[in-house]
Amino acid sequence: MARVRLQDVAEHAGVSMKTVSNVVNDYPHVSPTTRSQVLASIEALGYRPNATARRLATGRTGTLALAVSDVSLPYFAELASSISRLATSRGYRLLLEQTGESVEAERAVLLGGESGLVDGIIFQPSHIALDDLARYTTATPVVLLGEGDAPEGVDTVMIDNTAAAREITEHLLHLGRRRVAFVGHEAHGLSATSRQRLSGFEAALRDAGAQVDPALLLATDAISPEAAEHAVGAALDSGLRFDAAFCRDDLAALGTLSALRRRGVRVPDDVAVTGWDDVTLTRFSNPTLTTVHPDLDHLARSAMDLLEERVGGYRGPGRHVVAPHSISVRESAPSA
Amino acid sequence: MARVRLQDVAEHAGVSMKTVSNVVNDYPHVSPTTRSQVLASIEALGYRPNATARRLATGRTGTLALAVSDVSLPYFAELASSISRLATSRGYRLLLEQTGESVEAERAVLLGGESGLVDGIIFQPSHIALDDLARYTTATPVVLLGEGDAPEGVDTVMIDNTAAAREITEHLLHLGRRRVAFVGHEAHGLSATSRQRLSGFEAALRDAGAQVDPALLLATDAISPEAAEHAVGAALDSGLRFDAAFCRDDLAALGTLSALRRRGVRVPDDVAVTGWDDVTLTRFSNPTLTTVHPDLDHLARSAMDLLEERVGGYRGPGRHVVAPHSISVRESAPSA
DNA sequence: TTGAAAGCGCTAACAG
DNA sequence: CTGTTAGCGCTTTCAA
Repeated sequence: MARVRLQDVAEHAGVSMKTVSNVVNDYPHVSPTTRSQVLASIEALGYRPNATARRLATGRTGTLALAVSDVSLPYFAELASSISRLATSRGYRLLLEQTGESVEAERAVLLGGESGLVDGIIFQPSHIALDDLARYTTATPVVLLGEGDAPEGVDTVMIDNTAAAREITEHLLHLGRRRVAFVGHEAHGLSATSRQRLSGFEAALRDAGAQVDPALLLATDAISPEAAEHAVGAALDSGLRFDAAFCRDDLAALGTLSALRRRGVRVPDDVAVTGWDDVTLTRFSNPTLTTVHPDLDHLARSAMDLLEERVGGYRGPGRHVVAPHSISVRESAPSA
Repeated sequence: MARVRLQDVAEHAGVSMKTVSNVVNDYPHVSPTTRSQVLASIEALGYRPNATARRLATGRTGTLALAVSDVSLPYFAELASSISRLATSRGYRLLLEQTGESVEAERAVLLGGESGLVDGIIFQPSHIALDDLARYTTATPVVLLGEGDAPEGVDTVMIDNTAAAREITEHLLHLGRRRVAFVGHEAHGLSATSRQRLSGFEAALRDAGAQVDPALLLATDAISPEAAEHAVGAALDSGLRFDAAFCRDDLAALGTLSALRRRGVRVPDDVAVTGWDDVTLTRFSNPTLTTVHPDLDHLARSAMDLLEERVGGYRGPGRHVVAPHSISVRESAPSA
C-alpha cells in the first residue's frame, strides 16, 4: 500500500508542493483552474494527508486528552460522551485515558508520558494529592474537573459540592427525616469529592439541630453499587436504623436501594434515598432517584473553553468555574 | 517553555543524537558509563521525547481508535473501558470516536479523515450499509464489532446473535409465556443487530408453535429507555396484551420495566422481561434483569488480537471470531 | 560502541 | 498566485 504523498500529487498535477498544500488547506489564493487540477490529482491518486507529519510541522496536534478513572462508570461515560462531541465539533480528536485506582496513572497523565501528543488535557483526578498535582504540572495545558483543591495557576471546573450536599440534605430534612445515613465514601483515604459532600451534609444536619451520628457514616471499599449494597446491608443487619440515606453518587444509591429492597425496607416510606450525578438510569430505577443534577453541559463547555484559551496561549492565573447544579426530585425522596 | 530536544541532550552530554536515542529506546549496546551520563543529562534538562516526531520517523503511531455510536450508552461505556485498559496494557493509546446517528460519521471513521493517525481501528458500526463498508475500506487495519455482515477480507468479532436471541426466547417459552413482544428495534431502517435478534426470536417462537403476532413487534424511534418506555406504554394503553417482552437491549428493558410499573403490571408475574448486554445496572434494577450476557472480555481481547496481527502486517482473508455468550437469569424472567 | 547524515511528510517563510 | 527551501524532532542506515 505505497502511500501517496503531497509530493506525488504535486508531480502528478505538475505544480509545486506548496500549491497542493494550499489547496488541501483551503488557502484563499489559488486560481480555480489550478485548484481543480490539483483536486483531480488528489482524487486520482487517492491522496490523504498524513496527520503526523502535519503535526510535526505545525506543532499543533489537534488532539485533546480526557483522563478519568473509569469510563464504565455512568457519570464518566456521560461526561466522555459530552466532551467527545464538543471536541469533535471544535475540530479536535479525543484521546481517552483511564487512570483506574492508581495514583501512578494519574501522575503519568500529568507527565504526559511522551509529550507533544496532545494540545491539552481535561483531567478528573481521583486519588492524587494536591502537592503531587502541583509538582507534576507540565507545559501541556490542563483543566481539572471534579472537586477538590487545585494548585494555583491551574484552571478548574466543578459544581459547588458543599452547597449541593447541603441542599439535598436539607431536602431530606424537610421530609422530616432526622436519622440520615451517608453512604459510599471511601473507608480509607477519603477523596476530596467525598470530603466536600460529607462536609455539606454534616453542616446541614448541624444547622437543623439534627444529630450527626458517626455510626451512620457508611463507608465502602469501592466506588460501586456492589460495595454500597454490601455496606448498607451489613449496617441494617447489625440493627442500625435510619430514615434516610444520602448516597455519595448514583451508583451507591442504586446499591442502597437494592440492599433496602432485599430486606423489605420501603423507599421512600421507611427510608428516603438520594443519589448524586443524575445519570440517565436514575430516571429508570425503581423507585426513581432523587439526585443532585450537575449541569454537565455547562461543565463540559466551560472546560473546553478554558482549555482552548490555554492552548491558544493564555498564561494567566488559574480560573475557577463553578458550574450550576440543581436537585432532581423523584420518587426515592419526593417533595414534602 | 522552550522544549528540550534530543539534540540538546546530546550536546549537554557530549555525545551524538544517535547515542541519546539509543539510551532513550533502551538499546542494548550502550556502555554503562555513556548511558548513565546521558540519563543524567536527560534528567538535568527535563527532556521528554516528542511522540509526534517519533511517529513520523517510525511510521508507527502507537495509537488505536475505538469508534462507537455513543459512549454514554452503558454497553459501549463498558466496552470502551475494557478496550482502553487492554490497549494501555499492550502499549497503545486509545482515540475515542463517536459516530452518533450519522452514517456520514461512520464513513469518516473508515476514511480515517486524516490518515496516519492511528495504527488500527476497532469499529462498531450502527447504521452504515454493507456495501458502504466494503467501499470505504482503506489501508488502515480495521476490526468490526457487533453484528451484521461484514465485507470479505475484514475481521469481525461478535457473539452469535441469532442463537442468543433464540435461547433467551426459549427461556421465556419455558416459563409458559406465549404472547411475547419484541421491544426496541428501529421503526425505520432496521439495523443488522435488530434484524438478527428478531430473526432468532421469531425462529424460536415458530419452533415452539407459538404465534408471531406482528402487533407485538414494538419498534422505537431511538435506542433509549425513554423511547422503549413510550412504545410499550402506548401499546399497553391501546389495549395490547402480552405476557413477556424480549427487549433488544438492557436500556430498552429498563424503559419497558418502567412502563409496566406505571401501569401496575407486575414483572415477572404478569409480564416477564429480558434484556441484552448484561451491563452492570441490570443487577441493580428492580426487578433485576434477565439478559443475554456477551463475554465482553473475550470480545475485547479477540478484537485486540486480530487488530494487532493486522497492524503487524497480516494481509490474509478476514477472520471471524464468535465470542461466547450466556443467559444471565435474574428476577425479571426467572427459571421455570 | 558511537557518529554523521539522510530522510519521515508536511508547513511556512521568503522569493519570484 | 506559485515555487524553493529549510526545518519540525526523531530514527536509522552506513561508516568509523
